[in-house]
Amino acid sequence: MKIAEPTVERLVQYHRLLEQLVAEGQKVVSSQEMGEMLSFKASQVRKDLSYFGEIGKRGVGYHVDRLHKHISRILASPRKWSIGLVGVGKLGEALLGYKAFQSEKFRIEALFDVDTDKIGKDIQGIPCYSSDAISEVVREKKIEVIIITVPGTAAQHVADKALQAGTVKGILNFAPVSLSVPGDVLLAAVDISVELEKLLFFLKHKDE
Amino acid sequence: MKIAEPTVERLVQYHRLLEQLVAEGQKVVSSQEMGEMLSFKASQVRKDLSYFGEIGKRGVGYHVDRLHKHISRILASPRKWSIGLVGVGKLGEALLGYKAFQSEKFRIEALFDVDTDKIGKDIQGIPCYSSDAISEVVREKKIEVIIITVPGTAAQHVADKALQAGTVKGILNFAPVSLSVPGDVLLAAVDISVELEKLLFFLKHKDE
DNA sequence: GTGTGTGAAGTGGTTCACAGCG
DNA sequence: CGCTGTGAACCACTTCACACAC
Repeated sequence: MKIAEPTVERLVQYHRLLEQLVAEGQKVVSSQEMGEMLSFKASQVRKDLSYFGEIGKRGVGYHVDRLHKHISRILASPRKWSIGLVGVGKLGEALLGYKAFQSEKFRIEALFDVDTDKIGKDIQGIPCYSSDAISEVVREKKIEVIIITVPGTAAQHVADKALQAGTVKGILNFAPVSLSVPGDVLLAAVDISVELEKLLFFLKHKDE
Repeated sequence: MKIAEPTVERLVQYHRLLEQLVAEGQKVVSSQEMGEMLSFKASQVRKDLSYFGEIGKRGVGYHVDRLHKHISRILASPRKWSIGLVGVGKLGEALLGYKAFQSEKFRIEALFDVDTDKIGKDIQGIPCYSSDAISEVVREKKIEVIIITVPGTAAQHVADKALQAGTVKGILNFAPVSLSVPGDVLLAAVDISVELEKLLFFLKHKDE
């Protein structure tokens, strides 16, 4: 079944919200309530949830615990993904320590950096290799996803080397450039400066 | 004139690309070329650029330098925005040091943290205040935008306190929660964990 | 001939409105 | 009755296709 990107984005948010509600002990929730908490229209919530079968109770709402489990199953991974992170600067380290980044769905198997002080060491329990060895290590460890947190100038090069290994299926790019990758590689970009620029642009436009 | 969000996003990317081309000394560029480099359709590029008047030359393409200046003007700020950053953890510090974050368009005027080791000090040249003083400092310094890089559990509280000052018009949220803010406050969210979850979800779906 | 600018057509996602079930 | 589930209407953005300027 085909499922649109914005829908997946919202599913992840429903899931996060439900985690909270479970913790708070709330038993039942309506599309109305969920919508208000996440700033979505109630009809949007219902449509999203209906894609995966009738899960709510008419006249009542959604059973929090049940819905939470349901969405967990939709988002579940068939297995643990193997991830490599390239660029152990401030941002890279921030990600490593990030709580929302501890997940059963993947494991960060290798770090890469150009800094000789870091190469050969373990950082937060994960071995750091030279960026020159990306292809080899990625291939050896069968890494399927790489996270790029290097400066923009190095990002394309890093991506190319990682893809050479032939095992990489997805890239999460934090560098402020748009990468070129083959069509069969999934690419997600988190572009912090673009986000800020957009915000400032619309602020300006509201002012006027 | 109304201009859509996806268009602004692309404009920022054209701008970045053109900076490169200017540096490389390229004189002329076609919608075709730009599209290839950024993975957009050429027609998309042309439509985006045409919103702001005829800027290209038919049969030739776009004059790189001229187009770069043109988009600079579109994205320009009327004045320097005053920004506060709440949460000087790894991510906050990463942002402070981030090169793509040095801009003429804004200045980070204040930092906030709960860590007493940081409060009262200057960090990367910017004074750090107690998170308890957000309302007061934001009001005093007339801060218009706040960047939130605190843990999810604290984010809504921080946002509420900043908004109390009455000067905040926009929020850039990095915490993995969806904030509730009044309708007249612009909200941009950079949700790293959602982005990764989405990537993994679509990886799974391609596998099957 | 070549590449832009743009109305018109197409696509995909959101919202409505109401039937249907608990 | 109340709230879900969902086809249909709507809306926004993208892509096409071609006239037009260089």
